[in-house]
Amino acid sequence: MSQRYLVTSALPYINGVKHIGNLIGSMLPGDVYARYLRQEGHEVLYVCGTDEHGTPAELAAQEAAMPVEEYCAKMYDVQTRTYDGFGIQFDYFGRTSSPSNHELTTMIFEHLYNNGFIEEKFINQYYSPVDARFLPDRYVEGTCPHCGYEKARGDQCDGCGTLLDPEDLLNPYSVISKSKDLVLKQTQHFFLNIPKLAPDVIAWIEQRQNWQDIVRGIAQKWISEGLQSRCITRDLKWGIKVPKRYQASDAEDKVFYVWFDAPNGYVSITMDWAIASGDKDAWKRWWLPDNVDDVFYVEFMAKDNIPFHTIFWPAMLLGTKLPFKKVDDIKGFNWLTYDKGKFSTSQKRGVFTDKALELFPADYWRYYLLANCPESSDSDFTFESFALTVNKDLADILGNFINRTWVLLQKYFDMKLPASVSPGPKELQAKCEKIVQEISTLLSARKFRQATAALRSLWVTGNEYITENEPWSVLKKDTQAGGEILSHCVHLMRVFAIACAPFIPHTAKKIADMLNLDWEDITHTPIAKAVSFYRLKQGHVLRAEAVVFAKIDAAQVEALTIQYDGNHADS
RNA sequence: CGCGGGGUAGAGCAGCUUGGUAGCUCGUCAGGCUCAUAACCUGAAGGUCGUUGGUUCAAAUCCAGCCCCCGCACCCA
Repeated sequence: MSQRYLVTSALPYINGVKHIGNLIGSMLPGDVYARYLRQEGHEVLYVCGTDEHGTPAELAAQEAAMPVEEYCAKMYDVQTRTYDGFGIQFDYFGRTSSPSNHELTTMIFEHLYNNGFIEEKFINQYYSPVDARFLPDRYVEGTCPHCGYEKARGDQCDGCGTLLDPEDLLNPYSVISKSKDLVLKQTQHFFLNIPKLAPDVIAWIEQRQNWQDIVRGIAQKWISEGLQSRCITRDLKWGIKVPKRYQASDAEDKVFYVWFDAPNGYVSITMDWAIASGDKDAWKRWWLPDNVDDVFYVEFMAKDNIPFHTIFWPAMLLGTKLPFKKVDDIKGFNWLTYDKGKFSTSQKRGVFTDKALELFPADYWRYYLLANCPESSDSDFTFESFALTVNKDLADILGNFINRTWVLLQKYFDMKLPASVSPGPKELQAKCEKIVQEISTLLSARKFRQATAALRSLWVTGNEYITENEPWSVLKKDTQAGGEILSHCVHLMRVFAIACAPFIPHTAKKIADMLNLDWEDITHTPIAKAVSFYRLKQGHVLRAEAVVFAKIDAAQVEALTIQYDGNHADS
């Protein structure tokens, strides 16, 4: 009856390199969770991918002076490489622009249409002959009728904050061509009839009593404010085309609004994974399982995405009347702020994922972000706290313990394990058992911040042990006794490698290499069962090269803080 | 009465669901050790848990009111 786990992270949008807040808000915790589950021996599928459609993608491509397809392909490569660099181990990292997503989204639309959940409405919209297209709200600017601000957008005036319709604007012009030659034309749009689906959605949410407060709260808020029909089409070229047979006229070029196709990506990316793995129907085991309880589905996302995953997407899936697997638990994250402010692409404020990897090893980021992840409230990134965490925890506690052990082994035992010692000292073993159990429990509950703190306390145990037992002085009198102490330290390192693996896999791998242990074995040992002191035999050859964490010094902190502050335009 | 999040030692946080000696990290002070990347280990000082009132034998934890802080233009999660 072993349950299998489906894990997804919110799909990162395509228009640029994501920042580290994005990473900790979805992909990194998803990865840690998926790695943990695999290590426990569960069957896991972890999928993610780029969300590629919509106006911002078109605008970004335009700015880069590239065709939008080409732009997306390029950014997809960049993002894929970056996540790979952080060790995010997706089973498949796909794209919402894939053929399978086109097919799936069209199919979902047709089911919704046939089941009576799609409405057609005719609305007035500006058409620009110069651009040869309809202009969505944000493509129109003009003078605000209320305050006279000249660059008011079609949906809202930045001058006075009033919500507007594009038709309200005086002297409207196209954002694309700046053309003032605009005509108001009637155009057809499709809407998802959410009020009609609401009873099912509400009933479904009622069954999810175990959701976090933030998740339930946001969902309840949308429900209590009243669910409205939502437009699912846009007049854009880039996107999944609405089948012609549903359109009022052949002349129109409509695509689905990005929010309508993006979440389907979770399913279509699984389809692409299935194709790549050679069994094209394998996706059904996850999304249309014989018994819905065979799959436990967890989504990771930042809080802004919660309405889409609690209301809109479930409404769509329910509306198809097909037995799609729906989410069991949602792990929502707050924001990571950057030095008390916001990350900003335009102001170049904050650390972005590509730069982050150039600056420091992936595990520095993974560890820091997990130890400080914005689980219960927003949390703040500064290079100062980053350096403090890395220096203290990774270098001084974990790195130092390893170094202390290794130096003595080298000096006295030529990198061969001095003794087979089993079992380990009772107290040490008991202490480790307790911590390792705690880490496991916390990870399974998806409490990353506390799990990371527990991991750290495991490392402290090592330094406690070595300090109390003083192998350096014992060795001067009794090589055998000193060798046994060091052997226990080596065994402890194996426990560390196993426990670290989901959090900081690169480091865990290095420790495994030092111990001359099989990585596969490490990553298939459940954390809670890591405390086994029997594995290594006397004479086992250890490798000399030690894991070294370079510290970040104060001058570097200062330089980085200034460089990424955004107030310095030359950064 | 716009929405959401938060107010717990100098700083950053946990604990609150399922009330019952207030816990962790950094910093500070003292000690130990000198194997180690001036690192490690131990101990101490430091909090009337924003505020007022209620429920209770008992409230950081439950309930009500109030106060303060943060985010909500583009970008962006």
